[in-house]
Amino acid sequence: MFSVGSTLPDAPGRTGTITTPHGQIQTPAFIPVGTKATVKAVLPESLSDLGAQAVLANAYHLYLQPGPDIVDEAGGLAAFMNWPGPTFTDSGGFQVLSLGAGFKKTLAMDAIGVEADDVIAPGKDRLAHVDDDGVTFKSHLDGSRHRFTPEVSMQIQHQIGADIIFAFDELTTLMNSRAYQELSLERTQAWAARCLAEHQRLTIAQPDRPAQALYGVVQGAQHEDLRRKAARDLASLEIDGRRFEGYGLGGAIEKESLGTICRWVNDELPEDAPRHLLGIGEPEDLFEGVEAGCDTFDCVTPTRVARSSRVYSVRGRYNLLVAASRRDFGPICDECDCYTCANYTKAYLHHLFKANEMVAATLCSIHNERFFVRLVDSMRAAITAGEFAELKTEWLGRYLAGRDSRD
RNA sequence: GGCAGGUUGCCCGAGUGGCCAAAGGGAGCUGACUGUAAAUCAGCCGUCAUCGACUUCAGAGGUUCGAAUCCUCUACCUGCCA
Repeated sequence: MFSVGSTLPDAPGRTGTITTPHGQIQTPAFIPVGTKATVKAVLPESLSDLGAQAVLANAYHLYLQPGPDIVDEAGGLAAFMNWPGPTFTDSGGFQVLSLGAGFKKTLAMDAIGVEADDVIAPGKDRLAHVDDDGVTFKSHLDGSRHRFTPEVSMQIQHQIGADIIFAFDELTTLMNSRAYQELSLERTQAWAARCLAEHQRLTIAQPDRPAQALYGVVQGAQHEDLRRKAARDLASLEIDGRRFEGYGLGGAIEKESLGTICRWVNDELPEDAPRHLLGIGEPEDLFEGVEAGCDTFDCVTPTRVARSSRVYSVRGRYNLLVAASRRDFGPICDECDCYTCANYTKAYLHHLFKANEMVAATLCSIHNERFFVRLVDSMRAAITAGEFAELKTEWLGRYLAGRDSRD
């Protein structure tokens, strides 16, 4: 399902092609997040127009609402949401953290060094509780209890029917102790084997359904030995003749060590399998990830931030709501080729945000998604052209300088 | 012209003697957000300032140890009756 194209001369970065039943993905690629089978505020037609190659939805959210049976009856995720291209689903693993230890807290990416397993969210307040067999969730919608195990996650993701699905894993935070990281990783690895077995069982049991590819998820936090071992073990895992078809790199990762951690992991993973860096990231993180050999990326930032009037430009990110935009009749970014920048001014978008008009979120989400998709597309082109290092230096130089001067 | 009610910080609006620089909204300003409990959340929001000090509740005067709160007059607004 994956073929490598060009590679970087001095780093693991590469271009490639992922083939799915719903089409191909040219990598590296930025995959917009559509948690509940919609990229918030953006029509599928706009997503196509802005160059998105795939969408990533979430098994936990779709399980609670509308229910995987309904997605299944609709003909699967792609048909249900009217997105013709490839789709991914996350396993619900992220919610083990966001509704568990990270409950009501920011997922700090720079809080490393504090070793305290339980300081984050007190156990009694959490909506998710992990044990060795799985996770018990209290629905954030109605408080009802639900149980996810690796098998349940696979069953749900098979029903939802995305082209690429992820193994059910546990995320830790940067604040967890080494001891907890080890324990958690052991659990995640055991779950990976169970996911693979269940995935194989479901695939064989339902031969008429479109093939789905299962990615194993590498955890291990910031520890090199754990990361390498996790990657190695997943790469060698084979159950009933089945292996993972790709790999996800997961976990809360300290920004500064992102590239390093990706290299440890990708060093151990097979070259002919795609690697997805989960939940990353900002432009500077994407450069790190691509250079380190990751192929696909997803992140909520472009849409989440757009809804509160933050937009990206080649000279950094800024807030459209500040007074400076009130009488600025230029586009968000003068080098952008998106629909929004072609047709709308900052002053107009500023007005829409002030007036709390919905289309503001739509227009800015289109812009931000285009910005990220195009950025990673330009990295792909640069790898092919042998100009990645130049692009990184030049692009990031401008972006970071602009960002810093704004502060 | 008569009777009644009202005038609070940028706006709306609570507050009827000390716990009031004054609740709560809104607006404004800052900041955060990385496999989305997120069209969300946090902070600031009279002035100067480090605790703290100073000037405020239409205006002027008064009562009181103490007034946004009580009294008098003035100005303006609203309702009902002429």
